[in-house]
Amino acid sequence: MNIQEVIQTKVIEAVASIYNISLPTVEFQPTRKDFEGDITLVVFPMLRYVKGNPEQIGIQIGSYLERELNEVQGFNVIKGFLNLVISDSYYTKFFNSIKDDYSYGRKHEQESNAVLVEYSSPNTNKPLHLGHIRNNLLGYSVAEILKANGNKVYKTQIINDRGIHICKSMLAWQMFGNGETPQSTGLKGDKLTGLYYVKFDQVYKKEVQDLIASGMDKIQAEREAPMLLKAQKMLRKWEAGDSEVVSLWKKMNGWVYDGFDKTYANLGVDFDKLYYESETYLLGKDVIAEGIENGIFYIKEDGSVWIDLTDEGLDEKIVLRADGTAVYMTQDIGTAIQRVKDFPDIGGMVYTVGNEQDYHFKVLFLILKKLGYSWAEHLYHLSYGMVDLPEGKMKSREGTVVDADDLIDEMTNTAAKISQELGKLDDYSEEEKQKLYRIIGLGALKYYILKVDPKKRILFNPEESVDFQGNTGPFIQYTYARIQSILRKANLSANDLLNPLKKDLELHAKEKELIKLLEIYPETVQLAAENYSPALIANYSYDLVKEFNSFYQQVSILGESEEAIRIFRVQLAKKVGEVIKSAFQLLGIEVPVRM
RNA sequence: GGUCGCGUAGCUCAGCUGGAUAGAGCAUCUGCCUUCUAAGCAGACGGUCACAGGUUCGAAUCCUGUCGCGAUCACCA
Repeated sequence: MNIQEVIQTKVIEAVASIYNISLPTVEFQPTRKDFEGDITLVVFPMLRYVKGNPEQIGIQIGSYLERELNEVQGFNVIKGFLNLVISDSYYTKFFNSIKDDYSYGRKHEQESNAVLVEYSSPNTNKPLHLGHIRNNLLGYSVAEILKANGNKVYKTQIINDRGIHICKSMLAWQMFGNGETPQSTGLKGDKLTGLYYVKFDQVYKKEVQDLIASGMDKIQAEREAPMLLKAQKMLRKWEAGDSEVVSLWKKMNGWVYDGFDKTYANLGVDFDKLYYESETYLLGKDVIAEGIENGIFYIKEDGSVWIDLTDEGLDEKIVLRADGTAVYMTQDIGTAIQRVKDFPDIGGMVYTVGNEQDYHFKVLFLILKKLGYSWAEHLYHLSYGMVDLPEGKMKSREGTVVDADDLIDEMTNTAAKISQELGKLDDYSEEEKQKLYRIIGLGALKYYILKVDPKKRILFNPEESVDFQGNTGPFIQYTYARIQSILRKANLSANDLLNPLKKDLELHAKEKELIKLLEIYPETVQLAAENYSPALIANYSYDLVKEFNSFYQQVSILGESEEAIRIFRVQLAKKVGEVIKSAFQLLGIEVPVRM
């Protein structure tokens, strides 16, 4: 039971004994810095039950609490706010109870609550770009946060390895290449394939222009350009299982997978299970048939199958074409069901997909609910906004995308440049330095992207993102590194670190603030899990670090203070470091022992 | 046009289920490195929370409308 719950029960008891009224709930908030106190009870909401002057009610409850609870040392009432001063001994006791808990903030895994998190899900015709980075970081982080909150998590992606887009790259490679391979060119496989995708588009556009110049209207030209017709023909061959096309497809996809693997490894993300669209795109049709029998879907005159969602404020949506082939929705229905077959303990799923598909997922979730699946109640579309560049939108075909690998390199280089200017690492080996630059560069990138609310679009300013001052990843990493330095210098014995601190220690205001922040870490993790929000964790880390830095600057840790106080401060710093590390682990960000 | 999302300091963003005088960072300015790592700290400056109504003891937060930006409204994925 935390202090708030203790006080809550007492307040209810107080109101019962003074006014003979039973209160359902009590509202608290942290006391604002400008008033004296630690926890504030807001009296106003109680006025619905207890009639009277809020100030007087506050005073009466305050006196009751001060009398009845050791933890409440004093109080003051300002307007309708009852500010309670909590005793130092409560905080020291609390700190003792958490300081040796290395899994502080994490709940034990409960098998019954498995969640599947899908993220990344790239097309196999071009390299990953900045948009994928946001997707990957969000998905991975949410998976980690759910784990910390006690869920068993399966990370997955569906690889879109099939369709006209991959045929375009294949065709261009066949027509304009000279049998280039990643080995022969030294290019990453996904980069090489992407080059041909761009090549296709250039040639195609030229053809369309020529057709328009020769008098064809634009729409027809776009539909009948020879390159597109060839790509479509190739797709039909693929679907028919043509051995030559299939083996080219396997070869080029293989290159792309090798390239993706490197990018994923660089980003530090991974997956428990992969789904390939080429293996799942036929799923879902049998469910449609079932749904027709149950009256959930209906057949139009032309034979296509639809669902009517007008009652829910949406419109009608097709789920199967007249020729019996699947559409996007059919596949997604099918794969959702397949996943639950593969992992029977799944109770919910998270789809990390851009917000341009908000409507699609609204419809998908509704259909799955109508089909009667219990897990359909716990589906969440982790929707995120686009990543814009200052010059405007990114367009993959126009080559203005920020490539994922390039960006990681650039961040690493900037980290190296800044670190070298500071010159703190001169005794490190070159290998150690390189490792550290990556940790810092990636930390900057990840933190920059994760700290903003997913649903907002990000204006990605490369220059600003590599600024390591202020509310940034490196700032927090730096604080962690400094704490490690203190621990090295403190050189405390195992006993010193394990011994509980003296209960009658008088706390410095900064120490109290730090303990208060540590106290809310578990709630923050839970809140982040419930809201699928890495941003909450990021902002918490920043608050904690700011508070620590302020403490660090104003209070001497290793100085010539009394032994008990010194040991306590080192213990406190150690715990702050552990929580920073734990929070950053939820964001997928590494933390350096020195920088 | 219908639907959904966003609009908070010059810029980039916080602000949990409504609570006290709306918070950070960057930028600008002032202090602080013989002292545990100055990638830091302390402070100053900077706001009609897009606009207008409503709900109530109280609204950046909830409701309605208006404006602006974006997404979406394919038998594409």
